[in-house]
Amino acid sequence: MTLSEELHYRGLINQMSADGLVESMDLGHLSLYVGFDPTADSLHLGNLLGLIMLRRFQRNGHRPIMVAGGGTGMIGDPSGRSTERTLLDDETLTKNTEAIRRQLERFVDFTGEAAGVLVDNREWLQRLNLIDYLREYGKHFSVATMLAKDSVKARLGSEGISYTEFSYMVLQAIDFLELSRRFDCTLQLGGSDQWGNITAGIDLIRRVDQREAFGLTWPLITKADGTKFGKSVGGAIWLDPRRTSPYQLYQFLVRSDDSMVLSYLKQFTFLDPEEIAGLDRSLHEHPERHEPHHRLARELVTLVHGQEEAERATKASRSLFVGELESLEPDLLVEALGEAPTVNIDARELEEGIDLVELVSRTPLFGSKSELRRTLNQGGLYLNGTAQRESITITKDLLIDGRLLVVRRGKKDYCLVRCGPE
RNA sequence: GGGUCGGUGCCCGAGUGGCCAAUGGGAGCAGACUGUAAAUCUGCCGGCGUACGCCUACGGGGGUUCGAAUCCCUCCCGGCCCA
Repeated sequence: MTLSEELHYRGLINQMSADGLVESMDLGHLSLYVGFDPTADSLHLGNLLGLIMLRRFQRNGHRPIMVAGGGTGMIGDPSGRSTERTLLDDETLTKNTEAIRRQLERFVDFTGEAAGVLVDNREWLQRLNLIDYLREYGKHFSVATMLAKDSVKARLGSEGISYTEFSYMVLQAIDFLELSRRFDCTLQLGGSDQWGNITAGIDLIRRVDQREAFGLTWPLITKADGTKFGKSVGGAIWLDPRRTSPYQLYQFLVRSDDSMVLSYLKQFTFLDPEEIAGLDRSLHEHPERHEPHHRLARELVTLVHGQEEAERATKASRSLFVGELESLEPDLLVEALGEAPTVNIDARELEEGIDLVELVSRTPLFGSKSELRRTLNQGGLYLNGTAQRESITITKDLLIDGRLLVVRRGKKDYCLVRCGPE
C-alpha cells in the first residue's frame, strides 16, 4: 500500500492542495512540516495526530520537520477559536516552548537518511522588523483573500478579531517560506482548521520564490457526540505524565465509543489493516471484551509513555475493572491503585473513629461536602467495594490488611486511603 | 462622541418589586439496564449544616423600598445604528 493509499484507508486526508502531491508523496524524499504552538507547557492528545502523521511520512522515507512555535505563539492563532486569545508573556512562552521541544524530540527519529529536524520559528520571526515585514511579506497578501479565510470570517461574524491575530496567517506563511528555503520543505501538514494558514504559505512561496509547495490536512477528530477528541470534562488530556497519568490516558482511551474506536485505531495506531479488521470482528462478536478499546489504549500509552508504563496502566485497569478489586492481595491492590489519588490519615484518628463523610471529604473525589452527601444518598459512594447509603464511623477494623481503605465514587473513580503513622 | 439594546448560575437562556437559589434546555454527577460503550429511564445539580435553617449569588458601586435579579443613579463591558 502506498502512503497515499494508506492515508486514505485510515481516513487521514481532509484536503490536499493539488493532485500532484499524491505522486511526490508516494515517491518519498519530501521534507514536510507540522507546527506546534506553545500555548501550554505540554502537548495534549490533540497534538498527537500531528506527531503520528510525521512518523507515517518518515517511515515512507520523508523527512519530518517539527516547528515549535515560539514565535507564532507570541501572536496567537485565531483558527478554530471564537474568542481572542490572551497574549502569553515572554517568560511563559520560553518555558512552554522549551517543554514542548523536549516532548517533540521523543516522537521522531533524528538519525538516518530521513532524519528529523526540530526548529523554533522564533529564530527567524523575532528578527523581523515592522518595515521589512510590511515590505517583504505584507505586500504579497491581499486583504480580500485574508478576509475570506474561514478563521477570519468566523471571527468577524462573532466577537471580532484584533489586527494582531489577523496577522497570524502571515507569520505562519513566513514559516513555510523559511522552511522551504532552509530545508527544501515543500509540504505542510495540519488539522483541517489549519487549511487557511497552510494555503497562505503556499501562495507566499509561489509569489516570492516561484516554487510550488503543497498542503495536506487531516480531518478534525471528534468524539461520538461531535465534540473535539482529546478533551475530557476536566480539560485536555495531556501528554505530560505529571498532568495526565498514563493510567488516566489509558482509561480515557478505553472509554472510547464503540462507534469511534475503529476509526481511532486507524488514525492513531500503526496497526495494519488485517489486524484492525480482526479487532473490528471482535467488536461485533464480543463487544463486552472491549478488545479494540484496550488495544487502542495500549498502543497509544506505549507511544506516549513507553512500554513499561503501558504495562502498568494495563495491569491497573484490568485489576480495577475486571473481577473483584476488594479480594485482591493488599500489595496488588496498592499496585493497582498506584495511579489513583492517595490520601494518608493518621492511625490515631481511627482510635476514636472518624466520620465517613469527614474522611472522604479529604479525598479529591468530591468538590464539596454537599456533593459528597448527595452522592452518598444516591448510593454512589463505595467503601471497600460496598455501597454506603449513610455516613458511618470508620474505625480500625474496617481497614484492609490493617492499613488501607478503598474509596470509590460511582463506577470509575477511586481513591486509596492509607493509614499509618507518618 | 450621540442613540439604542443588552450583561442572569459551567454554557445557552427565561424571569422584569415579594411565591427567586432563581422556569427551561445543554453539559456534569449518581442510580437502573448493560459491556468501564451507546441509547433509554430515574434522581441530583451554589456553599455550609442530618434537618426547620443560615450564608453567598443575577456586570461593579451607590440609592429607593418593610422587601430588588427586577425601580433609580453612576461606572465598567459587549452588540447594533448614527457621527
